[in-house]
Amino acid sequence: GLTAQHLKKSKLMFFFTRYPCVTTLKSYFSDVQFSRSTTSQLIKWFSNFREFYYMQIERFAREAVCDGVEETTDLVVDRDSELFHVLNIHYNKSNDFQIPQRFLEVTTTALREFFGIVRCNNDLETGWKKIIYKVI
DNA sequence: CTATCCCCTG
DNA sequence: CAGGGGATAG
Repeated sequence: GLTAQHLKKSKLMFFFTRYPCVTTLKSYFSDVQFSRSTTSQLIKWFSNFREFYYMQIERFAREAVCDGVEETTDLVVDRDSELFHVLNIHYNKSNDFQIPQRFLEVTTTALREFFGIVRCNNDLETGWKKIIYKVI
């Protein structure tokens, strides 16, 4: 079965891939004997990771709109960002890992994507989030 | 019918 | 996070 160590490892893996395929998971967790159960559990973990991830990004995007941010390019997620802090606590609690720069770039892209749609009030159409998920 | 994803709950 | 429903792709 999967242990707490595997969960921790999964969270760090999330910094590199938001949508890992089964093949990637199996190669990354070579010490795990995969079964239908463990596989779906890992898939579920990443699904939950994404939900928290996008939920936080959406929250900050809405705050930016309320704060009257004009230029989309003014939105940048760096290591000093509040958004980064929230995500780091969630996926890297012990803070013993250096989050890859690529993750910051991806998150910045996602934040701008959410911002653009929310600002134009296009967030009423059903499935508007899926458009963003495809970008990332 | 199986695998995945999203969405909502607890 | 885990469960479960609804939707979708192969």
